[in-house]
Formats: sequence, structure tokens, C-alpha cells
Amino acid sequence: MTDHSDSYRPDEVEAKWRARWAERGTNQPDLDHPRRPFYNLMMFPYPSAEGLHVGNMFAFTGSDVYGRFKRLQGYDVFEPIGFDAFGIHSENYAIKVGLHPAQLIPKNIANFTRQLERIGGMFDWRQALSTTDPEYYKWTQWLFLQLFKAGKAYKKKAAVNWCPNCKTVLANEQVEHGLCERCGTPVEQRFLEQWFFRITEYAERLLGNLDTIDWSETTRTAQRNWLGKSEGAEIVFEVPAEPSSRRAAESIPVFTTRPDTLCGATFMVLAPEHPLVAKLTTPDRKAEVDAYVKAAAAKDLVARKVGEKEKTGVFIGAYATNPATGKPVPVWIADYVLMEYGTGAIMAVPAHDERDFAFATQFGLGIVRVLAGAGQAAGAPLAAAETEVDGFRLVNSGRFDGLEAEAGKRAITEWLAGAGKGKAVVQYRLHDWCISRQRYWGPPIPVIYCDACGPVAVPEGDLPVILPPIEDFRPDDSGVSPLARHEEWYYVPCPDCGRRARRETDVSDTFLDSAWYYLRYPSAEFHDRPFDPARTRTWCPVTTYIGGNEHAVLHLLYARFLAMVLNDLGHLAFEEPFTRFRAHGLIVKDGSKMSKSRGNVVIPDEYIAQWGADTFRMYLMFLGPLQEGGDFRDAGINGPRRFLERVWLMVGAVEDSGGELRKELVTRWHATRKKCAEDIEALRYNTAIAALMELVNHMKEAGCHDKAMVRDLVVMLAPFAPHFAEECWERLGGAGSVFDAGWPAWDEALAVSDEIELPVQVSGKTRSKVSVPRNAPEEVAKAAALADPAVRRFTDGKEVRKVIYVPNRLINIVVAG
RNA sequence: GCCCGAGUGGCGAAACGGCAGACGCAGCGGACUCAAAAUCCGCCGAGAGCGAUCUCAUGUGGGUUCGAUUCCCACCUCGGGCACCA
Repeated sequence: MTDHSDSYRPDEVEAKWRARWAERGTNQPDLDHPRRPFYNLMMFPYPSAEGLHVGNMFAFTGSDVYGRFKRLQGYDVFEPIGFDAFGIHSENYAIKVGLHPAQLIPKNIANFTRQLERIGGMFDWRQALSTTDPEYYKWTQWLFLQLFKAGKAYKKKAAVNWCPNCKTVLANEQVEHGLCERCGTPVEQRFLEQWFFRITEYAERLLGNLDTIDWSETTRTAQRNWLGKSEGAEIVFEVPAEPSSRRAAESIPVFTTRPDTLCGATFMVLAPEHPLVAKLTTPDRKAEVDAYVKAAAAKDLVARKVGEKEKTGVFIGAYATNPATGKPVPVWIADYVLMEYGTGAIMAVPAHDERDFAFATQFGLGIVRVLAGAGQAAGAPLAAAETEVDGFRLVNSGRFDGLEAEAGKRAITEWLAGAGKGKAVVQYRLHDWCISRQRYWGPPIPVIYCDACGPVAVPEGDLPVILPPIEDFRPDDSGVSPLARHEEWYYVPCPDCGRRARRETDVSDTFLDSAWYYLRYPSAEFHDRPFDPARTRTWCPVTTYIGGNEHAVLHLLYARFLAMVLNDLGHLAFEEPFTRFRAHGLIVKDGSKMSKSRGNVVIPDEYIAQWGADTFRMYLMFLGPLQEGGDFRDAGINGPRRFLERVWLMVGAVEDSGGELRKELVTRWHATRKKCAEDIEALRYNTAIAALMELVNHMKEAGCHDKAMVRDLVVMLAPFAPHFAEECWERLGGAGSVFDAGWPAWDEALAVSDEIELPVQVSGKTRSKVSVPRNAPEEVAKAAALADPAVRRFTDGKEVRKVIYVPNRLINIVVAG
């Protein structure tokens, strides 16, 4: 191509339109008086030192295509962007390279900003935010105070997950298989004073609302599993007083999902940490029990939770009474029972629970069957626990014998409640959210401890509590934050009594920063309020949210919880923050997900420099459906490039063809408008792009350069290749931005053709095609089919048994033999 | 172990229960060129046949149906989540 005046040069075009958009405020909706507000949100990035990688770009482009499409449909689309820049990621990296995070983060943000602009996102940069900005974390602290004042934040000494490498506490959600999610170090148990949010109070609502929101099913399932609802009963086992050792009577409540098996409870097991263990242990068992408790406490959570098949445990010498049978049952402790779940104690029913069966077998404890199938004797021996009990009936259960399992559950629970020995309860797997971190790089928790007044909230007028710029920000093994080494910072007068008091030195979890950022975007310029009521009413809840499923149970659950709390406290009118959520797929490279931690990231900058952002955007979106992700390899990028160049040439050669267009082409035109819109709405960008390519192929074949068609083509291409489309639009004489052109409307009647190529099957095998009018009556189609020579070869001389005709789809002639 | 996804040409993929492989990449043949690149035209699942055509083919095995990539049952493989949660 020697004619430079007519070749497409992405660098120039893209730079030109980036400048135009900034100049004209193209991407800045009227935040106060939008006609049709549409909040298009993408999960904000953590600004890593490596920069935005191809996996990020895939997700951001996916969200941006949708936002631009909505814009073309006439919505006032608000597409904000920001940076989730606090947290251990940034801090650890700063430690590694020997810099202060406060120096590092602004550089990373600058780099991300450059990249995000370069990929052509429709971001409203006026409202950009960083969670590390005091103007932002002031309100994160405010949020904490609202929960604190409402009694939804509390401090307790608790067994927490401690990462000895990151030297901090982790939330349960940040522990994977007993390993630290970030660095893979085995997590230890420590007992520390920690701040918690009462998310468990919201478990029922968090679960129930899942049925009311339009979210990816995978995400909702993940949340349901995480919430882990179990319905069952709490049953109290009494331990009679022991006069010889002067021990009083005690009672041990247990939680079970199988109250129907109560009569089969032949022993009990307590968690080693259970508070009753010390009281109930008999003197002769004390040495052995103490040793076991100690050993269990020393075990890290990996050893305790995974891998171990061998059951261990010790008898503590006490006997409790089975409330249904009145028989004594021995009380054991074992580390397969967890203090954090239920009551920390179980009734063991070895006949119908695998773990209890293994334990009973190992220690020679009694096994009594209480459920039997048809033809099974009540005394039939068990080779293994029988947990599948469909159609089984209760046996060895006295007055409850003969009931089916479900009926037995109800009957026994009712009987327990009447006798004051138990009640129906619902348990959740969810724990309260531990939000304190013994680290530096986060918002200080705004509480002051006074010897006279106790924990006091920092007055809202004193916010933000600025994170001091200390040099020795590295964590240590002490279990306290680096801020605790700075007296000059933490000694302050008590806000209530004025006496010397000390600040909380822990900072809050990064997930608190990100749990409310969507509220800040529309109100980012207000200094005196976290989120403006009018702006929030206009823009929230978020219309469409796109993000990674790795946040299904972390970020997305916390954000929902906080919205509910703010709703209860009267700050928000809604309780579900994201009306529609779609999880994008992951970009895989060399067999595993592209991520910094796996070291397989590809930075898009070089590709963009070589091909242009538009071509690269189209290439990524053409890979496959957004929700499925795909393998990254750069083979194939030539396709979108050739396509855009073809369209470019077409734009240079347009002509007015008046009403001369072929009927077939008009049909394609309308069908493409429709298909492309429907596919984008469903996030099937790959087939939307394919439809545009098909249209171009047909236009080329027909030698068509019709101006109106080319203009539509450019508009439909705009979500994918925004700079390119703007340039073409301008060259076609369009006024303003192509994004104000409106999505081309289609006529349903024109989108289908009058003549149909109808496939003809003979006994279910396709043999030929015949041309018939659209919606042809069966007789017409049948006559045409039976007249076709290719069909007659299979039907001649045979009896037609039946004809199946699906108008406009197919005709199937079923013949005998 | 349990709960979600997904298995289709050399590759990325497409297909309201109705022509399997749209669209694209790579490859092959040709045109243009001194030549190469770019561009344009044609071919492109496997097997048989000179051919029009025929047979086989959507992870495996069954089933429902006139007809199954699609629905049902069992199994295999690969991703992801949960996991001693009582």
C-alpha cells in the first residue's frame, strides 16, 4: 500500500480520539440530571507494579464494550474507574523492592492510568479514586464507625488465622486449604484481640436475597455454599453431678442435622478447645487429656483440617446421658470436631455418619443402627456408615420406631422441645468477618482506648485518622501492627474525658475499602459526605457489574453485607448493591490462569503498539464468549486487523445507491442489526463480531458500498473498535461522536427473507434442499420436496408413512422400510 | 468425597431438539510482483468413488424422539469452588 493518504494508521487515529474525548467530555455523563442513567461498573484493579496484563484487559474491554453498547442505545452511561491500592499485596511488594508503599503506589497508578486510557475505556476520569487517598479512607473509617456505633463491630479475643510469613491475621475467606491465599505459607492458629463485623447476623438475608438478584449462577452457587446453611436441632446432653469430686451437673448442647438418629448416639465428642473439657475430665484421665489438648493446639490448621485420615482422640472420663434412651454415653475429645462450628460438640452416631463410624471402629465404641431399609433387620450388622437412608425407617428408637427419617426428624425435635431438652435450629458455616490487620498499609481503625472510658469512637469531625508516613513499616512476629511502635502517634487525649489514651494501632482489611467504592464514584468530589443522597438515588444500585469469580465469596459478599447494614441504618434505600452481576471468564496462558503470582502475565502494551488498541480489543473479544474466557496466544490477531482494514477501504469508497439495494442484502442488513444487538446484550461478543464480518463478506460479494449500510456497520463496530469507528464516522460526514448516533433499529419483517432453502430429510437423514416461500403451507412444502429428484431416489417405490413439517426449518419424510 | 462449568476439524470457535463445523486463524493451490510482503480468487473433518454422490464423525456407553452437539441415565477426562461443617 503506497497511498498513505488512504491507509489506516491506528496510532494517529487512536491518539486523536483519546484527545477529542477528553476535550469534548464525551465520556462524562451529566451526574446530576441524566435522562436515562446506566451505571456500568467493572471491578477496580489493584495497581500492581507489573501493570495491567492481558487478562485484566480482556475483562475491562468486556465491560467497556457493554457500556459503549448501552451508550449507543441512548443511556447516559456512567463508567467509573479507580484503584484498590491499599493492602498486603502492595505492602509486600514494597518490602521486596525496598521502597515505601507511599512512593510505589503513585507510580503504579500512573502506569495503570496510562494503560487504561490506551485501551480505549469509556472511563469518566473526573470521578477516579484511590482507596489510599485520605479523602477516600476518611469515609472507610466513617463506615467503620457507623458499624461500631450500631453494635455491628465488636472486639474479641479469638482463635484467628495467622500467617507467619505475612505476619498478619487473615479472614477465613483468605485461607485456602489451610494455606495463606497470598503466599502459600501454612496458617497457624493464634489467640488475639481482633475486630469483627457481625456478618453472621445477616446470613439469612444474604442467602434469601440471592433468589432476587440477576447474577451469574456460578456466583450465586458459590455464595450459597459459603453461607452453608444447615437445618437441624440443638440437643442438650446432661452430665450428672459427680459427688466424689464435687463436680456439679453440667450440660453439653450439641448441633445435629440428623435428630432422627438420636437414639443411635453412643458417644459424644467435644472439640479439644471446648470450655467444658477442663471441668469434666476426671483426675485419672487428666494427664492424657492435657497432652492431647496441647498437641491439638500446636497443630497448624493444615495438619488438622486436611489430609489426615486417621482419627485421633481421648476419653475424658465423663459420661453424659442420651436424652432419648436415658443411657450413659462416654465423652471424648477429638480434633475432628471444630470449636468454630455449631456448639463445638457433637453427638456421635457411628451407624449413620462416616466420621463417627471411623472413630468408633478405631476405639471400639458401640455402634447401634437406628435406621433400616425394607427387609433389613433392626440388628443387621453394618460394614460402613449408612448415610443414604431414602425410604429407611427408624428402629431401636423406642416410641419413634417405624417412622421414616424425615418424619423422625420432626417427631424427635418436637419431643425434645416439649421436654425442654432441645430445639430446632439453623446453623451457618459463615463466620463473623475479622477486619483488623496487624499491618501498616491500610486505614487505621478509628478507635481510641481510654482507661476510664473504654474504647471510644474517634469523633467523625476528626476523621480521617491519617496513616502516618513511618519508615519502619515492616511487620514483625509480635502480633501487633508496626504503628504500635510509634508512641508519638498513638498517644492521644481521650475524646470523651481528655485523659491520656491510646489509638487502635491495627488497620482495616482491604476488603473493607472495596466493599463500598461503588458508592463513592458518583460522589467522588464531595468532601463533606461519603455519598451524596441525590447522586446515590440517581445512580445506585449499580445497573450492571462485571468482574472475576475469584471474588464470589469475598468482595461480593462483603459489599452485599455492608449495603444491608447501611440500609438498616437509613443511609441507603436499597440493600442489594449490584442489580445484575456477570462473572467474566479467565484468560489462560500455558495451562493456568494469567496472574502475577503464577508469573505468566502478558502485558498488552507491545501488542497495542504493534496493532493498535482497537484491533487488540477485537481480537480479545473474538476469542470466545466473555463469560468463558480462553487461552491466550497471539495467533489469530491478523483476522480482526484484516477485517478493520477492509471496512476502512469500504468507508473510503461509499456511494449512495438510493433504493437500488438487492432484497437479499436488505434482509442481511436488518438481521445483522438485530443479531448484533442481541448477542452484545448476552455478552456473546464473539458471535456479534462474526455477524458483522458476515455482513461485510456479503457486501463485498455484491460489490455494495451503500453509504447507509456502511454507516450502520461503523456504528455497530463502535463498541469494539471505538477510535476506529469515530474516525470512520467522521470521514462519512457524521456529526459529533459516533456514540451519539444511536443503535440502528431493525424491522423484524425485513430481517427475514421471503424465500427459504428448506432442508429435506428422508427418515431423519438430510438428502436435499428445496426452495419454498417463507411460511409455506405444508402441502406446498411437501409437494416441492417429493418432486425433488434427490429426494425421489429415496422415496420412489416406498410408502410415505408420515411427514413432519416444521415451517421454515425442515421437512422430514418418513418412509416405510 | 460433594457442588458448579466444560469436552465439537490442525487451532480459537458456531449451531430456539431440525442442513454439524457459521465467523476467524493456520495450511494448500492460483493471480499480481524481478522477488518478497500486503492484497485478491479458490480449496480446506475423515474415508470411498472419475463423478453426481455415499458412509462415518460433536469424550464413552445406553435411552427418549421421525430427528440428539442440544433432553434423560451411567461413566471417563479437564477446569473451578467447597471440604472432618456434625
